[in-house]
Amino acid sequence: MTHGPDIARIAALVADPARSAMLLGLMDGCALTATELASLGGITKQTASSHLAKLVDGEVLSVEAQGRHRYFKLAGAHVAALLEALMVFSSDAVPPLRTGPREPSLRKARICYDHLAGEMGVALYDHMQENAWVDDGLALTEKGWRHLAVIGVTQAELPRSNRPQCRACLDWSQRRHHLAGTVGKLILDRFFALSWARRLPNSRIISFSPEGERRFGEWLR
Amino acid sequence: MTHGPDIARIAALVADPARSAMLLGLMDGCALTATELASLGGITKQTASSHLAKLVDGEVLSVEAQGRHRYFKLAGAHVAALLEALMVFSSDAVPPLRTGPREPSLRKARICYDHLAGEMGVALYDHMQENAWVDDGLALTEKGWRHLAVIGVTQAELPRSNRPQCRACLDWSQRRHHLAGTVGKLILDRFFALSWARRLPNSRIISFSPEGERRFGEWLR
DNA sequence: GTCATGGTTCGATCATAGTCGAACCATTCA
DNA sequence: TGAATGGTTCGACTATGATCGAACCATGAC
Repeated sequence: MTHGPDIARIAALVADPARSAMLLGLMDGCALTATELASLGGITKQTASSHLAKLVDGEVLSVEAQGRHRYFKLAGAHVAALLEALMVFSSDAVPPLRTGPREPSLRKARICYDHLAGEMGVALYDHMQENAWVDDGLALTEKGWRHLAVIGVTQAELPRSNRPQCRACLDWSQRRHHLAGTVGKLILDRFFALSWARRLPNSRIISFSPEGERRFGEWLR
Repeated sequence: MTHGPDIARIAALVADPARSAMLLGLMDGCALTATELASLGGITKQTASSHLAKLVDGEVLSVEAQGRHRYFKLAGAHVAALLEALMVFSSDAVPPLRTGPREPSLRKARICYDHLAGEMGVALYDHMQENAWVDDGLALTEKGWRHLAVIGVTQAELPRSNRPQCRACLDWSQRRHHLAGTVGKLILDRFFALSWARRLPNSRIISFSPEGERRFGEWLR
């Protein structure tokens, strides 16, 4: 009778199977595109578009347009907290989601959309910050470009887009940031081109060769 | 795509306005009957019955049948946690619910269904336990009946029902137990009959007269 | 410019589920 | 015993909203 907080409105946003699947897919804090989320929810992109509009309108998700992509992510920690409060009820699948991937190789290095995630991705991000390859605004410094040139990544390669050069992406297994953005993508592309690493089929695992891992370590010295 | 925890199922249970209103009404930990909850949700008792069945089936509520009444309450602390996680989203009404009633008179003494709640209700309950008016099973002792007789409550008055004589009810403002059950009702009735207290119109407040409060204190001596 | 791709809008369809009236069952009280 | 009250079941109605096909818009690549 008395109008309390409108918790039904938010609950309804989570109550749809497709939407909840998308939300669970974003629990790692990463931002995904609309089509990726559509496949997560097992629905067409039209339907996903409608769902995502609702979630953004309800301030459950936040969206960032970059080029022709739109990256969706959880609107904040309170959303993750809500999802966790809901997960308590399903006795089965309680633990695995926030503890990160089980397979060690996934923890070590995997692809996150188009850039490097996992321990090695976090190491790269940390190194770039600590050694002033990027400034406080995550823009590449003179010094940063010099070091990137060592493996063959040049400023000329940057597509003329307004997608940011560097972006921080929360790492699922590490719960720390790794490097995303166009530079993140370029670097990973170089790793592949230099045969330092390759993708395993049907998996997000990125497998570094012993030689590649050694060179990676040297590059960061 | 991958079947994670079925959070949509639980969310859907909260997603209905009538159901969420009922759940919010139970946030105080008290157990309410189906008809009370129906009025809380602003719906008929048939509809409420259907809603409540779903909530119990989903293990969001637990139910206890007593006579011709069925008392519903939250299934546990995890349910309250979920509701609170949802309330975070509604910027307006964040704080008041779990902090208890704002008006001091409501905190002091109010009616909870048919018995005394608030500070004085908790004091009564504590006193009865500490002074062995009731045993561990909350059944009245010889000594308890003697003291009740002082204010005119006699065993003969007890209706021959299987509603328990004494029941513990979690107090909203105090977050401790107060006395419910038939004896709780009988005692409050006596307070009214003795003019120790009266109900304020259109409110749950129970107003004790100075004389009544004094007598109440003496009775517990 | 053309083409491909990511996303949105619109409209029609369809299923789910909330709602209440009416009848019914169960318990309590007189 | 009958009357009153608390609660459930059943059936019919209705509204909401999820879904997808088709068309459309915007961006980026060539």
